[in-house]
Amino acid sequence: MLVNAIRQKVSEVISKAYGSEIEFEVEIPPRKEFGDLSTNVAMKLAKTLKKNPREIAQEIVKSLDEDPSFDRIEIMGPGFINFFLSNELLRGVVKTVLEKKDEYGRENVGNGMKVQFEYGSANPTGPFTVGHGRQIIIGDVLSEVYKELGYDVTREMYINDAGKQIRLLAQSLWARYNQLLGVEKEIPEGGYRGEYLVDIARDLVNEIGDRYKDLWNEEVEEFFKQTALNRILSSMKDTLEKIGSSFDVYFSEKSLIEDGTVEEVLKLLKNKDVVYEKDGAVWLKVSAFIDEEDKVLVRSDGTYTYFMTDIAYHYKKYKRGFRKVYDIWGSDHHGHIPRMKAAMKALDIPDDFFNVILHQFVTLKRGGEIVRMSTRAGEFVTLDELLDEVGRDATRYFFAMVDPNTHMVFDIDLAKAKSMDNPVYYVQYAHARIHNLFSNAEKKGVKFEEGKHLELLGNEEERVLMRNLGMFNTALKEVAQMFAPNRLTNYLQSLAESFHAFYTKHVIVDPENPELSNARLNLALATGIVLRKGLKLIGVSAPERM
RNA sequence: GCCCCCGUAGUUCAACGGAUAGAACGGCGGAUUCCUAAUCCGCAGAUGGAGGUUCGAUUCCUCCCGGGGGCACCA
Repeated sequence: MLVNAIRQKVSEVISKAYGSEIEFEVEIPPRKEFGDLSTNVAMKLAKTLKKNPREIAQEIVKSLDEDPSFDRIEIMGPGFINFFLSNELLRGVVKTVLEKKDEYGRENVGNGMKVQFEYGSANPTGPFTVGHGRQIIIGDVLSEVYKELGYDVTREMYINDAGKQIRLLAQSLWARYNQLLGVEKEIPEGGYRGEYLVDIARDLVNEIGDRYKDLWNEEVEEFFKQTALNRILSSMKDTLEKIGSSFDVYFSEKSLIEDGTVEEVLKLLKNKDVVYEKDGAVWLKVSAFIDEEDKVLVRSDGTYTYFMTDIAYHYKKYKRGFRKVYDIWGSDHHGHIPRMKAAMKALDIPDDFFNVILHQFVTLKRGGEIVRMSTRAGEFVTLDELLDEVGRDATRYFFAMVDPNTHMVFDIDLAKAKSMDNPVYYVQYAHARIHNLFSNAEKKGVKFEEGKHLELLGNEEERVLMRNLGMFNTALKEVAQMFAPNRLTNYLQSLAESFHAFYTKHVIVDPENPELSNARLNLALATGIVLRKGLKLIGVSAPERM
């Protein structure tokens, strides 16, 4: 709210003085001598106006000097305008937080726009990996933040339950089943070698005995497909529960084939004359739209490629009324983006509808060794195992705090051994301390009245804390704009830091000073509200005791 | 070979083109008769290399080096 206020005041001045609008930053300066907030607007204007930035700054400051929101405004360096906020303005932040409570930080920038985040989408051919975990957390945080910002958000997971890999899965399971019954069967080329299929096979032996021993036909294939899918999907849902994620929609790829969407879209593309047949397959003229090679939609054996069903899926999303969709993909799917865009163009779907947020891989380290992850090779650490070892809160926070575009290294030994030093505890501890202050106040007979005596707040630590409380909404907007959940953890970290500083330096509950105590408890309460809200957006608990 | 991403303290990460590049862990040294020391304070320690654009570059451009990923009738 502080940034909004300053931005507005400055914008008014420059539009009046220069009749121009310009993008500029309002941010926390690197040193406290530079004030509570500062802007680079004069330097930005200097370029377009071809004037000395310090001169421009002078003029802007002149117009704002009388404003009671500021104790003073200074110009520093090449033309930074540094604002020293009045206590009055800062106390207003506390008041607002206390009034709005859980709704503090909300702002309607989305105007109810219907958007979708699709993430966590996985082949149901094995358990979620640690990499999926990263994607799920990124998607969760972005979804929650977009909701706060007034978007109508749907969280959706696409289940790739069609296609060749499901058949391979069935064959792999069948091989494991037979191996347990003493029949030597090889896992097919490119099949799934993970231990989890042995577990499923073992259950199967108990349930159906040797009914399908050394027997393979269409019916058996269907049985093994269904069994494998059901079992794996249900354990994936267990993992989602464990990590604390739930989706609004689980969308089946197979359903697109069964309900005729794929055929409909194929016909549509044919009518638009952007497909052709070659070598017995049906191709999309990708090259007509972008500088890429044409791609197969229908294989010569009549089955659909992933590309085909994905086009149908996104066509359906469009028909479902989403104005924008954001697909969160691992960077290995990067090559899929241009041709999907081409397909959207071919279907006359607006350019800004289909958006992809890429995230880089997670490299695992265990015992100082890099662990390669591959579902097919069966060489991986599952998300489930990670959650058991590290815990939900730390896992979520850890993934949220790294920029999606960073190739992150997850050292399992380190995460386990040092779980007490995980940054999530730093934030949670601040929350627990706040809760404790109130039971302490009660114990010492210090009465608390909400919103009273705020005028007593104003020392350095209190001012920094109040200023930071006022930055919450700015942080949320950064998360949304940059698709960067780590902007939120960065914010919470600095908020917790300013609270710990305040707590360490000042006695908050002091029976000798009931009015000052009351004021400080109000500040603590407001801090607790924002911490709890921020942690909730990440899906991390805000403990009252640690 | 072509395309995308990344190289920041010993390690794991920050820094929407801004001011003296911030943390945490690890190392060294301090703080508790007082609300939770899962905290606080101090010391040492970094932008892979070479050019360029800019008032200003970790950030943008070019080249080089190193790592990851992609170039299927796989998903």
